[in-house]
Amino acid sequence: MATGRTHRPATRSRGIPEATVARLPLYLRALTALSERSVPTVSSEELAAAAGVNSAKLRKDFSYLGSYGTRGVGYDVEYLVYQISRELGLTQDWPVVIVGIGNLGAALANYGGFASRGFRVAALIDADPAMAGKPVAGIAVQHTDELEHIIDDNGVSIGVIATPAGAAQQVCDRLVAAGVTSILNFAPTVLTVPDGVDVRKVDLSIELQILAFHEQRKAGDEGAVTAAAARAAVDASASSDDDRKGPDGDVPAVMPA
Amino acid sequence: MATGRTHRPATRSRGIPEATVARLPLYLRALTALSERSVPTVSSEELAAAAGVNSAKLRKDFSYLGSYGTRGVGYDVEYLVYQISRELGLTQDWPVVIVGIGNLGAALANYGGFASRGFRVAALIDADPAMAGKPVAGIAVQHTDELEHIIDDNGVSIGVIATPAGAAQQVCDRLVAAGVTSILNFAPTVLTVPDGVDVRKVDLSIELQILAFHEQRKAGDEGAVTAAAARAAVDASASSDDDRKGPDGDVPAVMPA
DNA sequence: ACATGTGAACAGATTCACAGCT
DNA sequence: AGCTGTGAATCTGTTCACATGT
Repeated sequence: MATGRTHRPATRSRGIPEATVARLPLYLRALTALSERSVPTVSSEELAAAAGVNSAKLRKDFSYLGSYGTRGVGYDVEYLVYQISRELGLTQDWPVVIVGIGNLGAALANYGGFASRGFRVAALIDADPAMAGKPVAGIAVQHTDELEHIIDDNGVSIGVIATPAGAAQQVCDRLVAAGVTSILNFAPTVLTVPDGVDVRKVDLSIELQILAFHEQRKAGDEGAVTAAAARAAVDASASSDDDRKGPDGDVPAVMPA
Repeated sequence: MATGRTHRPATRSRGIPEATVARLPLYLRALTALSERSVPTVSSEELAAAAGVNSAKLRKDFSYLGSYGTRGVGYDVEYLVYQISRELGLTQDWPVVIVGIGNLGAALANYGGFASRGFRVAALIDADPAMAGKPVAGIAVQHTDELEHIIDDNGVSIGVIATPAGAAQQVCDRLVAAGVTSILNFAPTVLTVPDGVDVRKVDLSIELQILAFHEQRKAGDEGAVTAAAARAAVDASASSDDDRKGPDGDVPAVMPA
């Protein structure tokens, strides 16, 4: 599909690599913490440690944004917070709607990380008429019938889908038709959207499955591990290999022989 | 680099690329859906479409697992479900604990995608004494004091952290000390863990920030701008959001001394 | 005839290592 | 002296295109 229009997977305009974009929020979080502690400057080494990446990567990432550091000194925390915020588009207000106010939707509505970063929950929407009017996180839930209306009134361009899988595509279609161009999908389904609409997905069980994969590998190894791991190993008995570790993916070059 | 070629990876190939591992759950989900519809075989093309990837990538991914397809025909759905499940370690039972039973913890406890994939919620743990004994998703919440005990008794090696950021590292330390070797972290903090412990993290606001980044680009980009995007763009124009640091640049105003 | 499986080419991301500025 | 910023080298992942096998 999508013949004709320029293939634009995301990393075009100013050419900031996608991998870098994905780390900017991480840096921003670390910087915000430093800012709250009134730390005036940081070196790439310190900031990298706080963000859980290595310093070369961090410097390279920042180099795509511009030259915001001072050689021999480091980075000015406040200044960098501003630059990254601006780059991410967080200096403006983003009204978002959350569709599907079950456990997860409610958790998202209550999540403090949104409000503190320029995201404003414009509305909570649920298909259950019994939910309508009920306050969640201080906001009255509205019925799905109002969806188009809400999006239009609030100029919403970002939607969050927290419905059951079966309803997700339908909700997605309505969001898109109403003008939403970015969707964060928590439902375990592949959403089909027209060109120009961005979808990111978070699948909770996928993350666990990836952990299980690595966990399984660990099991084959020596017995100096903990009792719990040893117990788990009884069932696994499959492979033997090193493992990769590390917060966030460091990459020890391990090659099987 | 080791020896030149290592074809013939027999049954259990080592060194499955991380990117491939991350997609296996996706294939598994698509295959499970096909299986439920009693579809006997799929081509790489069909399965790739269902999983939202391209077929070359899928075939390459599967090639790391072994030769499970039939040329000229495709893949046997049931067989592939089994092979991927086994590779991911989902043919065994994984007891997990969820720590921090707030909105998110409760959502996770209720999440059906776990149970259906070999994950069993062994316990829900919260620091609030008032929560103790309260049933969530049919399981009585237990107090943090019991943590070590629970992990030991159930042979838990995977822990899920859904606590506030401030408590996460402490909980993490206790989990690790008690024998947990894989952690799924929902708290917006970088966790420090010893070697051999795997951490994956899910930060809800990070995903939104990445969407905002791309959304911001769309607004300036014109083309097929939707009504909503246009509206958002109006908002954005308050501060000129388009400047570049590139050639001959503008120079940002704020520079501290 | 047809779809898999895979070398080879390509693209993207990470790390190295050091030049260049403060 | 110290730390940033960045080309170059390396590593990882993706796509191409076709030989291979049923």
